[in-house]
Amino acid sequence: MEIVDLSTLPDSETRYTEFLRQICEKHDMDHAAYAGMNPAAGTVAGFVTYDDAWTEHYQNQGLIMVDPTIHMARRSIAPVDWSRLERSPDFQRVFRDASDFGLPNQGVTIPVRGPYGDIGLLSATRKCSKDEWRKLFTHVISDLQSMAVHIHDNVVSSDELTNVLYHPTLSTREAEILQWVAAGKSQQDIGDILSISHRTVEVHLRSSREKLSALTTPQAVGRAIAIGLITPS
Amino acid sequence: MEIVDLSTLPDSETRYTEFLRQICEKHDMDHAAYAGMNPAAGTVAGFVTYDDAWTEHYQNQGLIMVDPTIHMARRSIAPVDWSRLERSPDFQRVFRDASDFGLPNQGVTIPVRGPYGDIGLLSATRKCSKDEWRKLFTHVISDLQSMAVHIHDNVVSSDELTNVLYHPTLSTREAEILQWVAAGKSQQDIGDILSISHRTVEVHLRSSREKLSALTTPQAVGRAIAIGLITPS
DNA sequence: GTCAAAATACGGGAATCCCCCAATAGAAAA
DNA sequence: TTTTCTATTGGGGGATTCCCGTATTTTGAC
Repeated sequence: MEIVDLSTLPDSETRYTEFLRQICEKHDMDHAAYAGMNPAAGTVAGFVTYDDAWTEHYQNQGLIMVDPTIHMARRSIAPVDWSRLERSPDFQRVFRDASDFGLPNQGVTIPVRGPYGDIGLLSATRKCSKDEWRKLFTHVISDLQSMAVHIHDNVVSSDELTNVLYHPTLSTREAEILQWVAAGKSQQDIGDILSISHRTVEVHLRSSREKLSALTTPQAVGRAIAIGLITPS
Repeated sequence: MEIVDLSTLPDSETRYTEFLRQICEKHDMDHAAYAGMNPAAGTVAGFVTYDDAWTEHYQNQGLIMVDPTIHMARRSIAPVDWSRLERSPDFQRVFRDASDFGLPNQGVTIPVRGPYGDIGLLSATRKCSKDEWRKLFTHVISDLQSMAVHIHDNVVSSDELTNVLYHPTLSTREAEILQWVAAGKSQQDIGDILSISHRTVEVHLRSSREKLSALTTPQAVGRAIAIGLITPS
């Protein structure tokens, strides 16, 4: 059981879709889907093996806003088995629609998070009975988790837009000062700590804001944390 | 190959250590270690199968600050094979010490992140040749990833301190206003947007700071983002 | 080697935020 | 029903931040 190394494949959207198809074949799944988001960069990437009809319907109806699989997985550490969502009212909405399009009723969504606030969701589905699903699930879940990490790692690494926004490098002093701001210190405090004028502290903060394209210091702190330039405290 | 359900075991530190031992047995590893951190809450949890001698040395020497496995894994999405770190100067420092204590030289560290900025690192080590390690690695990595998710999920769920700090619930208005602050708006702007007085905006911000135990608004924004109450923008 | 750009440092003055206070109305909990 | 919590608005004044300008040092590119 070898893991396909995504980074060796030609760089394009199709390779990810192809990768999803391979997952389906390997694990007896009907469909697979990946969605990656980077809140800080505001980027979203998605690859699916679904028919275009369902994809369009899903987008047109804005089902992403109510899809309980996404809601749950975004807040979970462990994989989310869709059968645990059946009581959700939104579940009815989305899955009745999906059923109309002939889509499977059993599935799982696996969340994967990166260090910069980015999150990827890998879903795999299959039309079968609950018992069948349970067996299949326990059998393939750990490999699916591995695949989820693999695809998210590759998407994030190859996403040029993300990479650009990943590296608004702050100077040593700027990062240092922003870190103190995130720790709740005032400019005067920081000046005392670093033995420089609070005026100077403000200058570094200003250039930090500019580099992060932030209008205010709170926004700059939020972005810096989201992209890993500083840590919350 | 059944996954031990940690949540059914008695609640104590020993069950995690025992779980690590089971992982070692199952996958032919010499040692395993887990470290969980919650930057926002400032909590750290650790469980190891190492001897006390090494654990003490590690802490006394402050090796956690230079340990390249931790540095890398904290910034990685995928598992980090220690053999990829051999060129790091810090690697020499830590691994020479480890070798003196008779510890293995091959290993892997797997990062797992939760939705609230929390991160868990599961490491597994074995004394063997590079070739042996490579075989073992590819064979067990996906199950180890599964285990890493399992243990981190359980630690986070059962960590009462974390749970308390996980739920400084902001009211709708507070979260709404803090979100606008994170988006770079001034108090006056937000008042105009929400059609309320900028005084009111300031009151909500103050109570947000109190609930988050933050000294300043930038700190509050940082924490709110770190624990998932708002999203960066 | 020179020159431009960035990093670092400091100050004045205006704008903003933050803290103290008080007060009303509605909703939820006791 | 009473009490508590939330949401709302307001004033005054000190503290802080932010925008303007200037200057020295360091870095990097040609």
